[in-house]
Amino acid sequence: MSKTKPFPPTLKQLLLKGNEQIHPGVSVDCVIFGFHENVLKILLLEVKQANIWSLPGGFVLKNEEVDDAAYRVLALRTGLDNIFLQQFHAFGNPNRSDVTFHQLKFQEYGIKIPKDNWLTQRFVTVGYYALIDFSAAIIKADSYDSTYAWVDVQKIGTLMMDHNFIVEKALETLRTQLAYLPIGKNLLPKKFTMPEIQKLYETILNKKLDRRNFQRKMLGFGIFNKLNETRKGGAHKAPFLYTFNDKKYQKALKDGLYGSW
Amino acid sequence: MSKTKPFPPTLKQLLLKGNEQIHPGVSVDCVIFGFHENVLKILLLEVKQANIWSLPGGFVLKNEEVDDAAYRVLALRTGLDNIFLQQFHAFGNPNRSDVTFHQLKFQEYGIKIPKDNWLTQRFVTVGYYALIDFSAAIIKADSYDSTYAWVDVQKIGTLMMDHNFIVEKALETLRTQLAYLPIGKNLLPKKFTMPEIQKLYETILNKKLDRRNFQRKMLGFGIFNKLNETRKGGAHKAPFLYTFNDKKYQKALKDGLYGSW
DNA sequence: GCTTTATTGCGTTATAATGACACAATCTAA
DNA sequence: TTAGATTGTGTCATTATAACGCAATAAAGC
Repeated sequence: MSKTKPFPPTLKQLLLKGNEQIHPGVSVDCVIFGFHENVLKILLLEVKQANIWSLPGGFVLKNEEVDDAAYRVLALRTGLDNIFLQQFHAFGNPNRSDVTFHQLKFQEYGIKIPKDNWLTQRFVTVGYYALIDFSAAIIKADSYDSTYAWVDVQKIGTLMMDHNFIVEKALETLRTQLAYLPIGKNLLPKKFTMPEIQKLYETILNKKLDRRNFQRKMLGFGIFNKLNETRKGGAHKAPFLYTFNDKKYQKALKDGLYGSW
Repeated sequence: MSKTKPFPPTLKQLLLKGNEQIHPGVSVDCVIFGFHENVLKILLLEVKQANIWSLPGGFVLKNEEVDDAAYRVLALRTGLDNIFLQQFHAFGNPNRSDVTFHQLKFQEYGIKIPKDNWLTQRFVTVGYYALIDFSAAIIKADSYDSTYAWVDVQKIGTLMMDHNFIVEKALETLRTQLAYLPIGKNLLPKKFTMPEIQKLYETILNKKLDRRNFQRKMLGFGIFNKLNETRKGGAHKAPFLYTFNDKKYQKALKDGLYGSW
C-alpha cells in the first residue's frame, strides 16, 4: 500500500524536473483527525515564509495510484501505516490553486518559478480524511514547511487556498458516515471508556447526547468487548474500559451498522 | 453552471492542440441513470471502431470547474440542464487509462498518436452520477462515438477501461444515499404512482419491499402531494398519482430525511 | 476517617418506528 | 358478468428511541 521513498530530493529539482515524475494536475490533501483530551483535532502544517497554515498534502507520482499518494503523505507525516483513510471529494475549482504559495517557497532559495512551469497550473486535489490514534502518531514536518500543530476543529483559522472548504467537507462526510460506519476504532486508544467515545461522537456531531441512551445504542451494535477494568483517576466513579471486537468491527465496517431499508 | 460551447472542433486539433485547452490529467465520467418501464438504466455510448461500450465522459478544460465539465457532458448528451448531478468518487489507478482506445479512434483518420502526446498519459477521472427523467432526455451521440443505448443496470456487459468499476461505485453510492436523500424526483415523471416509485427503490436496492410499509414510510417523509387522479390502464385497481412537493423536497434534499442521531 | 460532589452503572416508562399480515375495493380482460 | 390481479387502508406485535430515576463509587475537602 504505502511506498515511502523520499520525494523529491531537493526543491530545485522539484521545480525543474518535477514534471518528469509528477502527475500533472492532480494532488492529494489529507484531513487527519485525531482525538486528544476530549477534543477533535486536525493536523495542520505551517508553510514556511508564507506564514499560513495548510493541510498536509502532496503530489501524485506519474505511476502512482492516487490512493497510494494519500497513504504516502499520511505515512510521511504521522509515521503511521495501515490506517483508516478514505477519499471523500475531489476539488476542482479553476481558481483554487495559488501560485503565490509556491513563489514564496522558492524565493527563499533564490529561485523564480517560470511562467509556464508545471507548478503554475491548476491542480485538482483529491481530499482524503484519516482517523488516527493521536497517541501513536509521531509527526514530522519537512523542508517545505516549518511547524505542525494539532488544532481543535472548532478553532481553525484561515487556511491556505481552499483548505477551509476541504476541512468543512471532510467534517460533513464524517458526520454522515457516523450514521452507518463504526467510527472510533482509529481515533481512540485501544482501551477506552463510554464517556470517552461519547465525547468523540458529541464533538463530531456538535451536539449533546444522552449518556444512557448513547451507551445502549453503542452496545447494541455489538462491536465492543467490555473489560473487567475501570479507568480510575477522575474524581468520580470509575467507568469501565472497552475495546473494539476486531472481528465484529471489521464486519460492521463492511456491512454498515444499519441498513434501514 | 453549464457552458455548452462545442469542443473540440476536430479530432486532429484535439490531438495536436488539445493540451493547450484541456487540463492535463483530469477527466470526468458520468453515470446517467434513467428509469423506464420499471427498469433502472444507464446511458452508454459505443465507441466507434473500438467496438466497446463506455460511459459518457469528457475532458476538463483548463479554466473549467470540474463540476462544470460534468454538467457540460451531461447537457451535451442529454440536452438536459439543471439536473441532479453529484460527484461520487475520483478514480486514480495508474493503469486505468487505455491508449488503445484513442489509437483506434485516430487510426480511422490516418493519424497516429505520438508517444509523448498528452493523450497517452494517465488521466484521473472524477465520477459523477446523474438522475434524469428518461422521457425528457434527447440523447446525442457525436463524432467520437457512433451509437448510444439505455442499458438495464442488471445487464451491463464489459465496458471500456475501468467503467464497470465506476458504475458499481455509482450504484453503491446511490444505495447509500437512498437512506437519507429523497431520490426519485429526477428519475420519475412529474406524476407517478406508489407502485412506480416502489419499483424504483426495489431496483436500486435490489430487494423486495413490502408495499404497505413502503407507502407508509414514503408518505411519512411528507414530500409528496397526493393527486385526485388515478393511473388507469393496468388490468387492476388504478393507483393514485402523486407529485413531489417541491418546497418540502428541496428542504429534504438539504437537511436529509433522517438524522438518526 | 467521614462527608460531599460529580459521575457512572443499570435500570423504567412512554412514545414512535418497523415488520408482518388481513380484507375490502376496483380496474380490465376474458 | 365474472375472474384475477392489484391497490387502499388498517391492525397488531415487536423493536427502537427519547426522557428520566436512583443507587453505587472514586477522589477531594474537612
